[in-house]
Amino acid sequence: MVAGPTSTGPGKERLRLWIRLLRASRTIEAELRERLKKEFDTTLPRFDVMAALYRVPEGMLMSDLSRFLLVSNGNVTGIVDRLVSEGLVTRARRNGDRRTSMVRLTEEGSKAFARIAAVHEGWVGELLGGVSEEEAKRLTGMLKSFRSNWEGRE
Amino acid sequence: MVAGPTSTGPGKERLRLWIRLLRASRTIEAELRERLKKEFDTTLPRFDVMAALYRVPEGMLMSDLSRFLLVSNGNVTGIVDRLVSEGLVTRARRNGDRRTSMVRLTEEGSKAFARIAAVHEGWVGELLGGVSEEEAKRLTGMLKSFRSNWEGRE
DNA sequence: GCCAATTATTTCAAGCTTAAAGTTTTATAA
DNA sequence: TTATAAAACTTTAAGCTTGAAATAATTGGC
Repeated sequence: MVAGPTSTGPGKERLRLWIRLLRASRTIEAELRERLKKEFDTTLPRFDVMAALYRVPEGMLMSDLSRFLLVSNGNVTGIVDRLVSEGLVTRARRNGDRRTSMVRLTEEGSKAFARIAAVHEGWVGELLGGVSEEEAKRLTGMLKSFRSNWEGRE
Repeated sequence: MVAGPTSTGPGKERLRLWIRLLRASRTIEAELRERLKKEFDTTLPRFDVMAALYRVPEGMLMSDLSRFLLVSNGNVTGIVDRLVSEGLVTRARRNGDRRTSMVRLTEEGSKAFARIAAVHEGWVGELLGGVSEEEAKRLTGMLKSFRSNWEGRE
């Protein structure tokens, strides 16, 4: 996915765009992952899960997390397992439906996330420093529009 | 990385942009991965390595591959191992420097890649269908410019 | 109530990924 | 020379990721 187009033709510009998009996100992602590890001894997937939970104090179901984060169910199970063993989140069985469990940040988890998120936002600002806030808004809009065009089919 | 900003302020738009960028590439990547598996029984990392090699008939060193694909050395070792065992690439020890080995697509690998790449380009065209070729060009330019601003430091 | 289908989640096997440590070969320089 | 460092690569351990199979609980039709 990271190599160049192998042909010319109508889809060429879109293929170029896709390759750029992928290289950009991989490069930034790698940098953020490394910093999270070095500065906070955590990982991107753990950060993602905590970020998702931080917005929703009442908690989320495993399947909500999975859908929201765009990763598989089994994947979330493992990450939450590790976060639980680190005391950062809890899994609470529900009376209503005993198949499900509500996942919540603990007090400690919430504090830890807030601390990391503040620094993280600064990193993103730095790494995307070449884009003005104005440009960022435009780019965001374009990404939003193309996404809605096909996502969530079937 | 996939949740929303947790604060307002100067970096807010860049954070939004980063989240959009990441969600877009993850969504497309997931779709492509699934199709590669279903239609060609292969994986994205294998496809990436083959795409890199396809451009360079004389072959690449392991370290070239690693740098080009933005992944670690050890990672490439594993993927190339599997491609070798499938008969799609070869590792040729070099006389000049016996630490290195030249990795090349086999005849079979080259044919297989060409076949997959043609379909793959169509998929990308479809998935990015909401972006006109003109827009694609503009977006690509913007992504290129921000990338050059910080990548390749130290 | 009972059984089949559905839903929520976990488990599993295979593969991907990284960082760090180890191996082999080449280059440097006293 | 001949140690010493540097370079290219592999190995390893831990964790991430998926898709598929397994488990457990709920729902719906009869």
